[in-house]
Amino acid sequence: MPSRSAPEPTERPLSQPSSQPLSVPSSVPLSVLHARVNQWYADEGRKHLPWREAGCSPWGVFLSEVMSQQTPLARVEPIWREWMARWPTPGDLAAAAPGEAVRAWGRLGYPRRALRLHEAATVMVERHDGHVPSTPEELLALPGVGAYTAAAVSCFAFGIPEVVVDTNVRRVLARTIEGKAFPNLTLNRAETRLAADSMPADLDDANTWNVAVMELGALVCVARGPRCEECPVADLCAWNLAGRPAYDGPPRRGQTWHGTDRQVRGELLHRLREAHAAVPLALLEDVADDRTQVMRCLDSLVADGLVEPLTRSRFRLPA
DNA sequence: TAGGCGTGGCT
DNA sequence: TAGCCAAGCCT
Repeated sequence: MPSRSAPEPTERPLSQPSSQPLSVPSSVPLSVLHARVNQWYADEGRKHLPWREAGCSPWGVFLSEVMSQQTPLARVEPIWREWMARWPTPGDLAAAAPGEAVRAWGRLGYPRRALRLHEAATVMVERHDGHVPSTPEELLALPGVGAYTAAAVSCFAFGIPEVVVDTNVRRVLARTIEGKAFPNLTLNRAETRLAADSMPADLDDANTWNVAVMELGALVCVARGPRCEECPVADLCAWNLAGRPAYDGPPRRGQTWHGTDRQVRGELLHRLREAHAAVPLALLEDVADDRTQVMRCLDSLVADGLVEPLTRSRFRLPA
């Protein structure tokens, strides 16, 4: 268990101020930025989302964060409601078969997340008395939980103002403070420190800021076609003031799809989800023309624990 | 650290 | 239309 007495300075800006100079230029009026963004959230934020309601459990918040990884919230909400009705606590999910989690995941994408949620629920039962842990260190130890999710759950479920850095936060800070259209390809230390130094010092303000700046990035400061005319901080945004210069960094990584293993894996899993009994290999082989690719993908699904081979020619979701 | 990993809406 | 993009994580 790592000690909390010697945290990385860049990760604990509120309790462990950095000795380095502030990474935010002194020309940026942070207090105005905080006040405007937080007020905008109070006025325009999507408060109807069920995991933002006051009575939502930490488990509900945890579920929402994992489901939202690389996934639009509109597609998350119906699945989240189904899961919360069926498995209202970590213990309920842990008691179910992992294959049922994969089936209930439906077409949310990245189905290994369903498996990891099931594993995380099991760890919560075994090590945390059936509860969602509250500290970033404990959360980070759970499968499927990285720096973003650990910070988000600590903040949104427990009111601990960790530095929450997701794609929305990165884009808003790149524009408002750095004057760039997009952040770097990968999150680095300097950018994490910028996010930390950008946070309000007040605890309540910091907690609101975390969700508010994310929401601003999701609704207004969007990747393509930003709605600067609706932005509460357009008049002090470095990128807007510079005339919104185009992105000039290294080429952004594209995601290929057609003909990839990802597509074949997705189709295989789709067929296995639809069937409620073991499926013969013969009914899976035609998901792609290349049989070698199909077998490779089936093998990888088995290796991932997403598919269980009953025999060499019959497959199902893991029991 | 770069690349693999689903799915579907939007421009 | 064909990419681009989305509350990232893991190896």
